[in-house]
Amino acid sequence: MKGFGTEIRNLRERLSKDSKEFSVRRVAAKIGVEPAYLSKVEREVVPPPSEVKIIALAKVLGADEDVLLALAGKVSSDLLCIIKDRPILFAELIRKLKEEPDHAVLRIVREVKDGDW
Amino acid sequence: MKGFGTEIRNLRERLSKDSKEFSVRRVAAKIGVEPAYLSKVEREVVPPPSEVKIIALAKVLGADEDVLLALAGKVSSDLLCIIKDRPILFAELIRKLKEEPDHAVLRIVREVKDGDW
DNA sequence: CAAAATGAGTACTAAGTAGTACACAGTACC
DNA sequence: GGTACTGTGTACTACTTAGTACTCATTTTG
Repeated sequence: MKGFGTEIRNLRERLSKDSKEFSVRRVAAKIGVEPAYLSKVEREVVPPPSEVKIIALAKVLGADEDVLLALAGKVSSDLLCIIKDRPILFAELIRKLKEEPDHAVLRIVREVKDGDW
Repeated sequence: MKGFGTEIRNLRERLSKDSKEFSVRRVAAKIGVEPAYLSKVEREVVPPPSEVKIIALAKVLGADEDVLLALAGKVSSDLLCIIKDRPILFAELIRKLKEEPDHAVLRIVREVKDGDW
């Protein structure tokens, strides 16, 4: 699997090619951390930052929050809250869907979206 | 909301009424912690223990793991792994199901179980 | 070439996590 | 009436999390 830091570095370097707004320093400032820290995060010298910083990074770099969080080994706290509200229900559902292929899960998503509940 | 410690204490005291196997000391030994620590956990003097100890507690006290974990503000790590494997898919599904009533979610669970995917 | 910006190295830290170890007073048993 | 078990108070600790602060050597740019 690709690391979180590597992904951030790739995203940032792509953007920095045609804008001076995406140096380590600028991005670090935008998300509210020290440049040296972001540098270390990108080189994976330190573990990924907190959820708040990861979400800020996703916004700045135009990436998907949930994907970046997953690369960092985390799950968005709003999802956790939803599960914690009804632990038995969601635990059973998620464990069942573990073995199902993407298209099957996607079908359910659509069903919920369009369905007349 | 009822706290995690209170729930543990209730479960344990109920069991200890007709068996000497459920004193703080005995249960603490069964799950591999010091009695003083379990006592503090039950009185909520300290935050809930780690996932491993909570699952051990659930087994010893005959409670649902996911419910106890939820009371402790946690979500089972096996569920987290499933979500992290396909973050976009599961994030969308779970957020959609947030607003749905229990019976709707249950219907989906049964559909997955019985359906010919 | 001088000034500014770039990424990176080192050292440190405050707060939280997950407990242990020991001691002690009250109660129950027989 | 001593032994043994009950729950609990106090003190301490190792590890992890999530960073800051300062420094420095190299580009890059005007």
